[in-house]
Amino acid sequence: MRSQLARKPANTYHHGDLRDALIKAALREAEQGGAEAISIKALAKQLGVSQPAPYRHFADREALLAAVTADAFRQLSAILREAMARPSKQSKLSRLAQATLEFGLRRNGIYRLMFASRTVACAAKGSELHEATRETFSLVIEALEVPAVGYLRERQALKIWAALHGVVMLAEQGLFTGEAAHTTREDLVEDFVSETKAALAAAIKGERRRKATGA
Amino acid sequence: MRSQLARKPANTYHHGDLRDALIKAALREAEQGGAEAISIKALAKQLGVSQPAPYRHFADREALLAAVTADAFRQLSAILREAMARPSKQSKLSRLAQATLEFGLRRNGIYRLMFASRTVACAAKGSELHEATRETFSLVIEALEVPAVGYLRERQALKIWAALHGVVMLAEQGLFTGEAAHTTREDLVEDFVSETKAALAAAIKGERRRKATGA
DNA sequence: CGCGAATGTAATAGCATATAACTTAAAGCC
DNA sequence: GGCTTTAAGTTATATGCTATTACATTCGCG
Repeated sequence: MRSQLARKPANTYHHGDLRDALIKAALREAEQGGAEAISIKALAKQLGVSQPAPYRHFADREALLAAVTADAFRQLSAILREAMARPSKQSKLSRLAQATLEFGLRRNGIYRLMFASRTVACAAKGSELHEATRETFSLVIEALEVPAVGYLRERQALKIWAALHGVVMLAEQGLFTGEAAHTTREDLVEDFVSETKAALAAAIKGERRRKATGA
Repeated sequence: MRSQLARKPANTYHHGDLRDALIKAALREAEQGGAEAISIKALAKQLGVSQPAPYRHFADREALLAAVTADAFRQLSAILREAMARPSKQSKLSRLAQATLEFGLRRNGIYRLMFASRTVACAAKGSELHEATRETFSLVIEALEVPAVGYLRERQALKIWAALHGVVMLAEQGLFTGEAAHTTREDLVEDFVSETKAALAAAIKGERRRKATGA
């Protein structure tokens, strides 16, 4: 088991850990150019193996993309977890939101792989990728910092998660650079965070009242 | 000038309106599979011309994609305009929002071309595509149905626009089909619409008060 | 009518995905 | 330890796409 990013030494026959090396290298390629920047042929060359070698580990390009995307989701989960754990004056939700925004902008190629491609939609229910996406989303729910209150929590999580991705998308489109430049992406995200908190608070209050007065 | 979708008759040399035919055909291809489904070679074959013929009208694939995307934005603009003009009990903003959602889901391949690719981000400032995107966004501002109130209007437009795209994205990822199935996409969109209206109303009220009391 | 510009074609180079048939070495078994 | 099985890698090749070059045809305009 050799280093993941390592090129295969010239005299050896087996790479040692080609599967993982492919994923890591692909992730690096996708950082800038997204899925389109991932070329099996180029990766093979980079890692010092023949072009068909990757097909021993992935049925086709789609399969590689799925594995790469799953890895990306796990990375995002780790980043979000770290952001939420970090001591701060800000709320967990705010930290998660800003971290997501930063990830979406700084690593936009990977971000598009994760949220703007068909790969996730095509992932089967029990697949590695599907699990990875659901785990990331569960962190959003966790960040709300409220106990289970019916389906309300999930709804708010969906809302803030959707809003965040919308902001990343528009930012990448350049919609914040025109006449709207005075509104920063961070401001918008913070707006959404506040609204989510307000909605949650209101809902919980309503819930309590309902319990106190009614049955 | 012949029909846009027409195949070139076998005996003729010139197609007649290849540029437009290419865009329309590409749009049809992209409807399902997004940008990846657009193949210059396949389009040429479909329209009965040689493979290099399209290059007379588009410098490269990117240029074709840009033209197709611009056309798609104009189509969306027309759809939104129509939705806003339609008499209804719902507000303009609500109709625009639901129409956007429907477009994003029903014609998802095209939608991804418009909002989830690098094409728009790479569009030069005066380009056809850039103009088309800005015009679409101006409809969002219009849908708010408030007079100019500083930058507030644009901010709210950005927010609802971002939120909408986030909902489409998550819906396409299948996030509404798991435990969150009881929250429909339409509900979420309506939530965002209400919040936008509330925020606008509050802001305008604040604005008035500021004018009345202060200078 | 004739000429130039626009548009289309044939031929070809280059790159990417993917498969088939063959080779090497690692792992397991008695 | 030698034998076999299998995982992992190689060479050769088919197919499909983008893009360019050089050549052919037609349109439109003076």
